Amino acid sequence: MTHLPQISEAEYEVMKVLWNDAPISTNEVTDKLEKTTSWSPKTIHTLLKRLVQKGAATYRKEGRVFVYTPLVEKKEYLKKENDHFLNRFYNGKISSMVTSYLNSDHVSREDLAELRRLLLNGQEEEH
Amino acid sequence: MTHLPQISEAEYEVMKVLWNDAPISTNEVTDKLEKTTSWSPKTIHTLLKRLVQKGAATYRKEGRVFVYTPLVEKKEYLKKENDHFLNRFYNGKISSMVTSYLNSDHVSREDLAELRRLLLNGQEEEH
DNA sequence: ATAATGTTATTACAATTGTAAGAACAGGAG
DNA sequence: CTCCTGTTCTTACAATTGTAATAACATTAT
Repeated sequence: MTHLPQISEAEYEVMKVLWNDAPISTNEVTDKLEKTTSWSPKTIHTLLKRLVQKGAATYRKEGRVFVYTPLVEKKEYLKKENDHFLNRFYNGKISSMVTSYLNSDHVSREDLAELRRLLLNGQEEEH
Repeated sequence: MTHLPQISEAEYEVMKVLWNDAPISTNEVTDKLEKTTSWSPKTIHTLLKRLVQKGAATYRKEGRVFVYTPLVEKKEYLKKENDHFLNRFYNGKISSMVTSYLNSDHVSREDLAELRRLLLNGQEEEH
């Protein structure tokens, strides 16, 4: 919490499973991830272990198997990544970033509409 | 262009200088970067060389020194990073991403205002 | 021509990451 | 009680990255 660990891209996929379904056993984790990735169970074990080493997750013995729980909160970690991305590429300016997305990316019409709704609601709440 | 090279974080800082001031000599690059980073010139040389190896930049001999020019376009590279970030953390949904920023981050009032202006203008242009 | 100096090229080295294989161990089957 | 099998632990190994140091080469000053 004081200092969020560095979570790699592959590790993050594992964290997503933990955030969704913790406490969750090794095998359940590998089952879930084998549906969405092409990783060997061995690989997933390694990732789980590294996450524990880094302090991003913890486990307890439940009978004969391990059951994992995340230690860092998704929200907190996302904030960190958000900050990092924004500073790295857009000098911390959200409007620059959004402009970039609007220009370069094909934003779906619905997504754009939702974005607008979002911002207008925020505005109303403000006064 | 066909396949954008992978540019690391440190390398990206160098690219920013190239994008701004190319064609630019080794020494000018190091001068600029020594103002904003704590890197040794040697380190910067390594980064320049790696960028050339990766095909992200090129150089020509100009008298006795090298003069660098970027090969990948900033816009194109940003698009790549944008896509990647959005997919990695927000399933490709911009509105999710912006929500996350609005919730977790302290967006400055001005920045928020600018964001709104941006989106509303877009709307008007649409019909 | 030679030495000093500035530039570029080669080499280094540890940490992190992706991607596992193989070893060890513990609990259930026989 | 012993062996098989599933689970966890240890080890591996190459690519990328951050961070340079040292060697080689070329130009300029003496």
